[in-house]
Amino acid sequence: MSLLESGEMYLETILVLSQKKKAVRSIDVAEEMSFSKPSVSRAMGILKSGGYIEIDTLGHITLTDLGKAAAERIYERHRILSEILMRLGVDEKTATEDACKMEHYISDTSFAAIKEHLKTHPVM
Amino acid sequence: MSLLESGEMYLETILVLSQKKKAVRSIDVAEEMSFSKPSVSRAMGILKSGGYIEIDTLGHITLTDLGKAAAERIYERHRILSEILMRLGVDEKTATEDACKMEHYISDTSFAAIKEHLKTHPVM
DNA sequence: CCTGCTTGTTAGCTAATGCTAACTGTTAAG
DNA sequence: CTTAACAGTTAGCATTAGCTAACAAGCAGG
Repeated sequence: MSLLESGEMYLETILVLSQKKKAVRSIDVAEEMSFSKPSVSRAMGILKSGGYIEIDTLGHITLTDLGKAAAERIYERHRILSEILMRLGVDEKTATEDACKMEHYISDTSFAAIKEHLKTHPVM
Repeated sequence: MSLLESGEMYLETILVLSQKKKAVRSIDVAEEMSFSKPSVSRAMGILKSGGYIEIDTLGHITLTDLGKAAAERIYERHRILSEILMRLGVDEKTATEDACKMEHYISDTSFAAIKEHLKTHPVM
């Protein structure tokens, strides 16, 4: 199963929530993303069968190594993309929203180029 | 009707083809995008009913003012985004592919910031 | 005039991904 | 013990947007 935008968003949300809370449940994801419980329930089933997450008997969701790698990959894109947009003068809200969409579509090549630029040009 | 990614792609393709050919037909769009004839046929119906294109009795497709504005807006995004990626060292093929996706999702605000940066920094 | 190519359309399938309504199961309160 | 709240699941709907199969309409060749 290859991840589409929605799958990546769910994984990224689980990662971010797990940094803020002891345990992450479906309901937490639903609230965070403003999605319905059934939508999240189905998505968790798909992510689980794809080997991206595990869900224990208490409903606590944990990222597998595979899921964690995917989530961190997207989350890094999110941070770098919003940072470069903000450096260009874009307000934080807009930069975050745009990064949230673009993070799923930018190639490894382009992302690496942007990341390298940020590293070699601490201030643009 | 608000345009989604697919609608924007069709309009952009019609614009680009109309710069290369005397007349643009559905079949030309289908070949250019590697989509089936029925897919393009339905899309043209939707764009027509949305007031983005007109189709004459010969099947020749023309952009309305509304459609032309939308197509040029996206096409400009395409050019600017691929240009900035190439300036960062990304190869043309990858830059074009990435621009092709991101052009639909970037906000006016972020796009304006990137465009301004390119203008004020002729060489990065 | 028939045949066949080209173009376009109609009908209907599929997949992804959101939703609501309604059910289940567990836990907590009175 | 009964009731209510909370969490999760099941069933089924809608939309977007791709597809194939099959049909229709116009023009060109023999």
